[in-house]
Amino acid sequence: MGDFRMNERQITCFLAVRKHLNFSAAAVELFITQPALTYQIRSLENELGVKLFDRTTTSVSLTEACLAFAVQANKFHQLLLETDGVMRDYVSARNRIVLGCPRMMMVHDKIYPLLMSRVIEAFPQYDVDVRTYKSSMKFPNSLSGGIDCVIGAEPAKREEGVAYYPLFESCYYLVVWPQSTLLGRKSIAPAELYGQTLYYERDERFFARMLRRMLEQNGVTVSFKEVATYDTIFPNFLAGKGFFISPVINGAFPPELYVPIETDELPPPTVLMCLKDPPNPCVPALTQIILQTYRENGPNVPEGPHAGIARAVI
Amino acid sequence: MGDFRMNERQITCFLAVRKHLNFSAAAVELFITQPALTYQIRSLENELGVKLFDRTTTSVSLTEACLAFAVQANKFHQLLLETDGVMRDYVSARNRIVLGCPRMMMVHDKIYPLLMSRVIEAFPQYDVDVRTYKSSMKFPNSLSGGIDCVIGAEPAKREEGVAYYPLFESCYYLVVWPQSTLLGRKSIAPAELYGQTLYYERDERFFARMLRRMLEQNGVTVSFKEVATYDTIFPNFLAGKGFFISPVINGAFPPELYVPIETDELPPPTVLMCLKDPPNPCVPALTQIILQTYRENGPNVPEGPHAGIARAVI
DNA sequence: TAAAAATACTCCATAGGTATTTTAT
DNA sequence: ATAAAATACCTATGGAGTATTTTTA
Repeated sequence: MGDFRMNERQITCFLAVRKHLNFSAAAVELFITQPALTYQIRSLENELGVKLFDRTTTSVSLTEACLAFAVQANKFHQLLLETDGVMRDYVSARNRIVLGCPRMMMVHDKIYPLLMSRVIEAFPQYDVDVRTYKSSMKFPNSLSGGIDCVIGAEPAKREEGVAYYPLFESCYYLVVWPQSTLLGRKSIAPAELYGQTLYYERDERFFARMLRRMLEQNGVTVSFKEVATYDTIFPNFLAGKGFFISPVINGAFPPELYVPIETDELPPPTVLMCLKDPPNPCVPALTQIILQTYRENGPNVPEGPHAGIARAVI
Repeated sequence: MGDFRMNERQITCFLAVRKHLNFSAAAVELFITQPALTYQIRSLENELGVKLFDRTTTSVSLTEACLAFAVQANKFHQLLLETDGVMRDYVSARNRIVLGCPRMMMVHDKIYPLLMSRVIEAFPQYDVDVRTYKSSMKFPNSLSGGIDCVIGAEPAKREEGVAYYPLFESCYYLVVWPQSTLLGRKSIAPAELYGQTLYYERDERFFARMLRRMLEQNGVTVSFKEVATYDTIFPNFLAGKGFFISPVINGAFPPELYVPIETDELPPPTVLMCLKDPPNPCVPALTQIILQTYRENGPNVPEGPHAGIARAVI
């Protein structure tokens, strides 16, 4: 039997479909695929026991029940926002700073340990925790749940009440192998990738999908392969059997191996996001430290003796 | 990063812990284990970014944040109830009857096809759908989500607004193999099970756990083994390597193989549950059909030509 | 020392992905 | 023919389980 009812995921999906009256368009907004969205709406309909949308394969329209449910869905949404607000007061009461960052940054970006050591040094009386996320998880509101600052790709739509500070531009980088003839090139045209294999780490699935769509639009067929970590296919890489892709020059490979792909559009830039009216009084100072550190170093600093790694929140 | 926030499962767990101030006791009420409950509370705390309970290994106390969150949790709970009420009107608008029953009944109880054919016959203009559930899923409010009638074990606490009609008493039955010396016995003492292997189907995990606890209290050590379906271990069964257990004499085995275990307490009786004020006008008639069918046959009727099987709701 | 929460791990069900099919315009 | 939803199937992760360890009163 249906387990629990009306979760945030279902509500978000419902509101998106209601807005677009089009599953595919709503799925794009939500950064999920159309079958996944269909699944969520179907499960919501089953749990409620009513049909919410009358849909043929070419059109979507609201049912009567949909109108009634929309009222409840909005109340639900409001309640979540209200709860965020209420709980925020208690979050700030703790001596704790929570940062959010892409998992890849923590693993590969050389600025990470430097950043951590500076933050820890600046707030000796605070616990500094880090929550990492996959690039594909655009869906949740990252600034809810007591996170003070988030580093990540700029969302398509900026939210009210959130401050955005640019950190660096991203790019579709191809990582070439040391003996490759592409080594030393200033840039690479999409057509040159025809028939190649492009590897990407699981956490960067979303980034890979953006590139894939881009290449498809240019009519370039490539084979994308997901790996758990880069190490997994190092042998293939060194044997010239494929390339890596990356949105940033990070510490996973020597910088000279990263070659930009000539694309019409760039991936969204990486920004620092925090609430304009944060409950935690540390946030302004924290923001300055992060901006300063990026200004001085860019995303990729030389390896140094920065041992201070903050605990990760499970 | 934490995915979605504040789902019904977490709220239910939170309210139970708040009530008992004791994880183990709350877990018993929720029909889950203590580690599972710890997991839910922890995940809720992480998503909110605050500690909700100050706990040592021997005591649990509320934090300030807990008090604030309880208000929100109750609002959430209210909203779910309200939504059930609102959506119920639209459920009844459809020409559809939805029954809930334990999965085991659908698979093994011989009354099932008879019941279905009678319901389908009585409401030719309606779609009749069935939702099955595992016996372990006591947790959700079964009558939410547009289910008109539910057949299942009577809950420890009756709910306001729900009508309960007894169908039959349950019992801890031991199913013995045809050559067993226990065959033909009127009943079996718990002590006689010492050292034996008892098999149960996955869907009846909850029932098995009740029996297990009961036997442990009597100081009888037995080995419980879960199987996907009875068929899986038919060879072992026939070879005398173990017994089955069942809360009801059903069609999985010849009736003469079922022998009651002498226990202090019986498992909860099976009842028919429906809303006292149901939105679906069919419910009173439906109730009568089900009660009548059980009155005439008990849970286990001889096999007959009842081919009418309702579609199961996925 | 006993009772209760936390941890380690295993495993299944859910939810999301890709590829494909169906259907209405 | 085309565009969009549904379906099939695969995989990964969350959440529940058992067994065990830690902690504190």
